[in-house]
This record gives sequence, structure tokens and C-alpha cells, in this order.
Amino acid sequence: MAEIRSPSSVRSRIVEVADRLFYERGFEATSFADIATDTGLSRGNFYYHFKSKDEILAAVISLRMARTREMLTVWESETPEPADRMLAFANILITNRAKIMAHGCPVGTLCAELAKLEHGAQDEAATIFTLFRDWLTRQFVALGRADNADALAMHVLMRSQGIASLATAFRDEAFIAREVDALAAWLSHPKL
Amino acid sequence: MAEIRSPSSVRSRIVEVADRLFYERGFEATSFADIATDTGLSRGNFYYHFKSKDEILAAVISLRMARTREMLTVWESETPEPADRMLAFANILITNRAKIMAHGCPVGTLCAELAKLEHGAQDEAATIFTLFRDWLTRQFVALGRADNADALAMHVLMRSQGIASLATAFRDEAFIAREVDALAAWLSHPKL
DNA sequence: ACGCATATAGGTCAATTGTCCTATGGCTAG
DNA sequence: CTAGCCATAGGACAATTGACCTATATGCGT
Repeated sequence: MAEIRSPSSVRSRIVEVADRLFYERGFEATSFADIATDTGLSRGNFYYHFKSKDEILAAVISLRMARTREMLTVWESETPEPADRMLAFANILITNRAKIMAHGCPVGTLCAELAKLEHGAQDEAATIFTLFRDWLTRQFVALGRADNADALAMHVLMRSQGIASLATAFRDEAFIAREVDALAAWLSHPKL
Repeated sequence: MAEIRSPSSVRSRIVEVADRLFYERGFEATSFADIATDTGLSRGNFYYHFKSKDEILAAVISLRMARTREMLTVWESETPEPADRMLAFANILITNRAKIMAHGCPVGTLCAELAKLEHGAQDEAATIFTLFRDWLTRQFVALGRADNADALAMHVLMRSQGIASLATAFRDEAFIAREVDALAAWLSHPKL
């Protein structure tokens, strides 16, 4: 009866489904029953792969970090100009506008929720932001702005978060496009 | 045995406690038991004042709208220069930095949570943003920027949200101060 | 002093939650 | 072919949730 899958495949499928549900509905609002439905597995079976829901959250954060690292690496290897790389970063907001208008930024909303829950994984979630922060800092250093590269990086990150937040509240595509343009213009002459 | 309070006082105390708890812990993570503990009332008693938890949420949103309206009115009546009024807006981030680092922006985090829950009160929560948006728009109009006053207003709102989001993730007071300064500088020569 | 609408307490309810347990299926090593 | 481990299913668990109910206490109008 039971379909046979390699354990790593099942484990990663649980994590991928949880990743999507945590993003769409939030961590607390996602139950084991929800993950069971979407994976097609039985509820009790999760505890063979994970000791607790928090352990699934840790795996989801690890997955998001790995994906973020890969995305940043690709940009760094495929886009020669640091300025263009950061434009690629800004364009996530355009590419993912539908999901962002529906569920916000995956990183920002997770950090916000975990902060309210006073959840232990709060700092680990913020580490995903740190990946972007350090990557952006490196781009500004490459642009000869080593003096305040981190502050400039935080400014870019700040604007991306603000855009995502208001995009969710107002669901306004034109606003996103306008602010991404403004961010792109700022990136061509970054100053604080 | 039972202490006697005027009904409106009890009702508003429920709303005020719920307002604080929804902010600190989130709407879903706050239970009737939590509100009961902090109000000193019995759980069952809530249903005399509110038909459901959603009705408490609606009252909380109304309370926040009323407080926002009052705050904006005070700024408009006590601060003659529109530019200075908007500086007062930006300074909320400094004044409330401790709470923002702990729980984020009350409006932004509520909108984000309700969006994920696909909650019916989502648009009502966004209306609080609209109060700020329209108020900021009026300030830019007063500054002679009627042509794109709304876009400028959304930009200010966007930056306040971005600052709050990263303030929660990184808990960095210096970042808040730096970005509020940058926002103040932008406000002296607003351009998109 | 009395009656009645208002307000409060606290119990009860089914549903859902994360967690844990056990039985059983299938695969592989020998 | 068989023994044994890996993987899965599905039920059971206590705790918690939002919601509902009823009994009782309060204070006002008369």
C-alpha cells in the first residue's frame, strides 16, 4: 500500500511544503494537518523525520538560507557589474509581486512573526537578512563605497522591506513598479 | 463579590488590553484566556460585550484609527510647517524604537498577519495606513507638490515600514537613528 | 422595599493543536 | 527465502482554543 520514497526525498518534500505554507499562512497558523494534506503523508509520520514543529521550522530556515545563498551566488557569477547585480536584487519585487502582494516578503514576515512569538529561532530567521545584507555590502565595496557600504546595504534592504510591506497592505502593482524604479535610480547614485 | 464598573469602561478596557496583546503577540496568538488574565475578567463574560473574537479585532482597529486620527490632528494643529509635521511623523520611529524593535510597527504587522490569515478585516486594517497616507499627501500638497503628492506620501510610508521591519529583525538602534536622519534629509528636498 | 434589565462569573462544548505510541508494511542483507 | 531494520500509517493523548450557556449578583427606577 505505502508508496516507497527515498527518505531524503520525503524529508525535503515535507520541508518544501512547510516552507510554502509557512510563507502563505504563517508559521503558527500552519498545522501538522495542513502539511499532512499537502504532502499526502500521515500526520504521525512527521515525527519520524522531525522531533517537533520547531525542528521543521529550523529546516525551513536552512532551506531558505541555501536558496538565498544560491541566488546571490548566481547573480555574482552571471552579472559582471555590481550595480547591475543590485538591480537584479531590486527586481525580485517585480518578479514576485503577486506573491508579495498576497503574503509579503518571506523573510520579513517570518522575522516579524517569530519576534511576536518570542520564538527561539528568531535570530536564525534574521540570518537570512544577513545574507542579503553582507552580499549588498560587498557590492557597494566593489563600487568603491567601502566607507559606509554596510549602511548603504541596510538602506537597500530597508526599502525592499518597505515596498513589500505596503504592497501587501494596498495591493498596488503601480506602487511597486514606481518604487523599484526609484530604488534603481538611487542605486545609480547611492547616497545617505 | 464582583466589582462594579460602568459597561463602557469594561468594554474599552477589553479593547485596550486586546489592542496591546494583538500588538505584542499577534492577533491569532492572543487567546481569550490571555485577555481575561490581563483584564481580570472571566472568559465567558467577553461574549456579553462582543459576539466573537473578530468583533474585538474590529473594535481594536477602530481604536487604532481613532488614536491615529487624533495624533494626526494634533500635529496638524500644533505644528505650523508641513515639513515639520512630517518630521514629527518620522520621529515616531525614534520615540517608539523599543517597542518597534520588539514587536514591529503595529499597523504593518497587523496588515501582514491578516493578509496571511486571509482575514476579512484585512482591508479595514489597511485603512489605518490610508489615514497616514492621506495626511502625508495633504502635507505634500501644502508644500506645493500637488502633482505627485500621493506618490511622495507612499514613499515616506514605505520608508517608515522598511525601517520598522529591519529594526525588528536586527534590533539596531543606530540603524533606526541613521535612517530617520536620512528620511529627514529627504523630506527637506523630496524627490522621486 | 421590590422587580427587572444589565452585567458578570464560571462551567461546558466540540474542534483543533502538537506530540507520542504502536502496528504494519516493504526493502535489503545474508 | 527469511530475518530484521527502515519507513509509514493512523490512532490516542492532554491541552488549548473560540464559542456558548446558565446562574447569579448588581443597581436603577418605581
